[in-house]
Amino acid sequence: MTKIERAATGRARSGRGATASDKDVAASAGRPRSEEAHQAILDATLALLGEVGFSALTVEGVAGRAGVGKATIYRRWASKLPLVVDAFGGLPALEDADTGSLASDLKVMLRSYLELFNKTPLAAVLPALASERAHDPALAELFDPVLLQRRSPLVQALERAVARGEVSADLDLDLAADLIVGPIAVRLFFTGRKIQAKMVDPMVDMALGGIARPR
Amino acid sequence: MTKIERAATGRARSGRGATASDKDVAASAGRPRSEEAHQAILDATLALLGEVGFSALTVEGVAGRAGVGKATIYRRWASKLPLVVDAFGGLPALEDADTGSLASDLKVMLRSYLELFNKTPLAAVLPALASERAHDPALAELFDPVLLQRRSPLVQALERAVARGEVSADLDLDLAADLIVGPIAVRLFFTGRKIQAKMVDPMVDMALGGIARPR
DNA sequence: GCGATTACGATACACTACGTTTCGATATCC
DNA sequence: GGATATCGAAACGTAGTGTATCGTAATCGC
Repeated sequence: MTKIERAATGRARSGRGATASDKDVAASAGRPRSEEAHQAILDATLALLGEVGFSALTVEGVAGRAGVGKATIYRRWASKLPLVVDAFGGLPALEDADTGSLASDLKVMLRSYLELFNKTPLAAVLPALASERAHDPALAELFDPVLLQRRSPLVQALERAVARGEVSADLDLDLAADLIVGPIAVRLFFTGRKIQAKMVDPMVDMALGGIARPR
Repeated sequence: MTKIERAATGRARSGRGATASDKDVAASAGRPRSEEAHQAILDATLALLGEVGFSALTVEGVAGRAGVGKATIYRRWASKLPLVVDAFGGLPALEDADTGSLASDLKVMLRSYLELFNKTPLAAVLPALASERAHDPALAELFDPVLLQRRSPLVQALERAVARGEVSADLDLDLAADLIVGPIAVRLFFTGRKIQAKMVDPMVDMALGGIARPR
C-alpha cells in the first residue's frame, strides 16, 4: 500500500455520481475501486495542470504524483483528455450573487471569478480543452455541457434582472452572457493582458450599456 | 529531388522578412535555404492543422506532406510550436472595412471574419496556442504581438468612429474591441454553438449599445 | 470463515513521435 | 573550381502511450 491511506468506504463506487467519462462500470463483486485513489488522481491532475500545463501533462506523471499505478488510471479514464475533463469539472465555478441589481451582481460574480484564475489552473485547462473539442466530437459531448453549466449563474442573474424589469424581456440572455464573459475570456486566454480587479467595473458597465434597457 | 520544384530564387533568405521564430540565420556562403521548401512546410502545417488539429499534428507528418526532410524543418523552427505560430501568422486576418458608420463597418468585418473560420484552421490554432502560451513565456512573446496585430483593423474602425464623434473620445478602445470579438470567441472556441451570418447584426448591435454614445 | 472475484501498485512490453545526428548529393558564393 | 551550407533520407536515443501481466489486497456470496 502506498501513500494513499484507505479508510473503510463501503460500496465505493456508489459514493460518486457517474461522470460519463468513466471508462466502464465495474461488476458488483470483488474489491471495490478505491475512492482515495480516484480523488488523488484528480488532485494530482489539477496540480500538474497548474504546474506544467496541458500539453506537458502526462498520465505517467499523474500516476507518479498520485502514488498510483498507470493501470489504475487507464481503468477509469480512456486517455488524458477525459481525465482532464473530469478534473476540470471538479474546479469551482461561478458563484451566484443576488444583491438586488444586475450591475452589482455581475461585478461581485466576476471579481470572485477572477480570483479563481489565480487559485486554479483554469486558464491552462479551458483553452486546451477548447482546442481539442474541435476535432474530437466525443470530447465535445463531455465538455460542452460542463462548460455551459458553469456559467448558468450568469444566466440566472440575467433572468432575475428580467423579472425586475432591469433589462428587456426579449433580450437574448445567452448572447448577453457571452457579451459579459467575452472580454474576460479574450484577455485571459488569448493575450497576456492581466485583468485588475478594478477593471471589472468598467467592463461590466460597458457591457451593461448594451444590455440594460435604455433609461 | 521530391515534389517540390525549385525555381531560381537568388538570395533566398532575403525574400522574406524575419519572423523572429526562425531558429538561426544562416551564414552568407553555401547553398541557400529553399524558399519553396519553406512555403511547402507552412502550407502543409496549415493543411494538417485543419485536418487533424493541433495536438495530433506531428512534425513528421508535416515533413511528409511537404515532401521535405524532418531536419529541414528543425533547421528553421525549434519545435512544433513556433512552426505553428509562423503558419498562423500567414493566415488572413481581419479585413478593414470603411463604410462610413461604425455599426456597418463592424458588421461587414465580422461577417467576413466568420467566413475565415470556415476556410482556415483558425479555430484549431488559436485556442491551442493560447493554452500553450500560459506556460511558455517564449511562445507568448512570439504569439501576443501577432495576435494583437491581427485585430488592429477593429481598433482602427473604432478610431474612425471616435473621429466622427460616433463614440465618446474617452472610450477605452482596447476594451471595446474585446467586447466586440468576445462573444464570437466564446461561442466559436469554447462551445460548439455555431454562429450564423444573420447573428452578426444583433451581436454588433448589442455590443454597440454599450459602446456608442447615448443618442 | 472461505473461495471467487475484482482492484491494487508495479513492471515489462511494443508502438509512436520527438528532436538530434549522420549521410551522400546538390546548389550557390567567392 | 573549391569552400560552404542546405537538401531529403535515414538511423538514433529518449520519452510517453496504452496494454498486459505479475503477486498482493480487499470485498462479496455462501
